[in-house]
Amino acid sequence: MGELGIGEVVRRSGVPASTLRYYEERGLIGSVGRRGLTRVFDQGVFQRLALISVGRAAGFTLDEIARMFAPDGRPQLDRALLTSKTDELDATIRRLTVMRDGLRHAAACPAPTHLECPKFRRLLERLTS
Amino acid sequence: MGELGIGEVVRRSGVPASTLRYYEERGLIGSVGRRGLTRVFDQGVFQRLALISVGRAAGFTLDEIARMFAPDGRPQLDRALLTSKTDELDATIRRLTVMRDGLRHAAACPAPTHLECPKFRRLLERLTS
DNA sequence: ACTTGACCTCAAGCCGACTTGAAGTAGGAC
DNA sequence: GTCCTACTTCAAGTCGGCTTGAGGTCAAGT
Repeated sequence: MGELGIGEVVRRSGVPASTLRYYEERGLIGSVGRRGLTRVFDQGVFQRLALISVGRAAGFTLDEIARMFAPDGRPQLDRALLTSKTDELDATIRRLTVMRDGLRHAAACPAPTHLECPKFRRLLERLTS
Repeated sequence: MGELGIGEVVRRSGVPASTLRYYEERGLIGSVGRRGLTRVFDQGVFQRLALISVGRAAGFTLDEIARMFAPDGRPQLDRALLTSKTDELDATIRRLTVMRDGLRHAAACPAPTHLECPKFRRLLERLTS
């Protein structure tokens, strides 16, 4: 069925083999096993890689991601961790949104330097507070 | 007026002195000058630090942040950079939002493991695509 | 005069996340 | 049987972003 060599995973995901090996070593992917020496992945690896990539973009460490999605964990603890991570993420999103608006404005604003623009300064204040 | 020693900046911002010195070395803060040996900052440093912190959370490198807010640059180029950064940021926000919703759902979902939950899988597909 | 405390410099170290390189193996094509 | 290609391991290197430590300066307090 959907069994894949590492090369195929590289081609389809764009993730380098060295990174895949590294992720396996860290316990993030690659549960299927070996055919002789060589690793065998299943289709699920692409989901996992997507999760990892987004998780990284969200500022989570590999350890945190591993803990979040490990199938071995105590689910109770996972849920709590998940909730707190969700809240963190929510805060991050809000701050990024403010930042994006600030940048968007700065790109269009006629003021000589951004720090002189009152609108920009107000956005900054929202960030500092 | 609002002149501050490094200790005061540390106390008010929570940013360690070593980091402040490092940021200065990298050209991100600290334009006011020295009183003898010791650095003198003005109130604006807090805005800058807020910008840096949010920028970092948005995944920008210190170099990129320095380039974005350097007062010395060609404004033309700055604006272009700003616009492209804004777009990047926008994409990041969208992905993080999907991720947040995924996590939120996962935290509440009764499915034994998250990957078995159809809702969660659909979110993942939105990420992979 | 001397200690204390806050500041300084500069070089080296550390952590996370990978990448690179050297050296080996396994299977198929010719 | 030997060459190619795709894989393997393991140790070391890299890069960004700081932190740590040793050793020095300077102003104020006692």
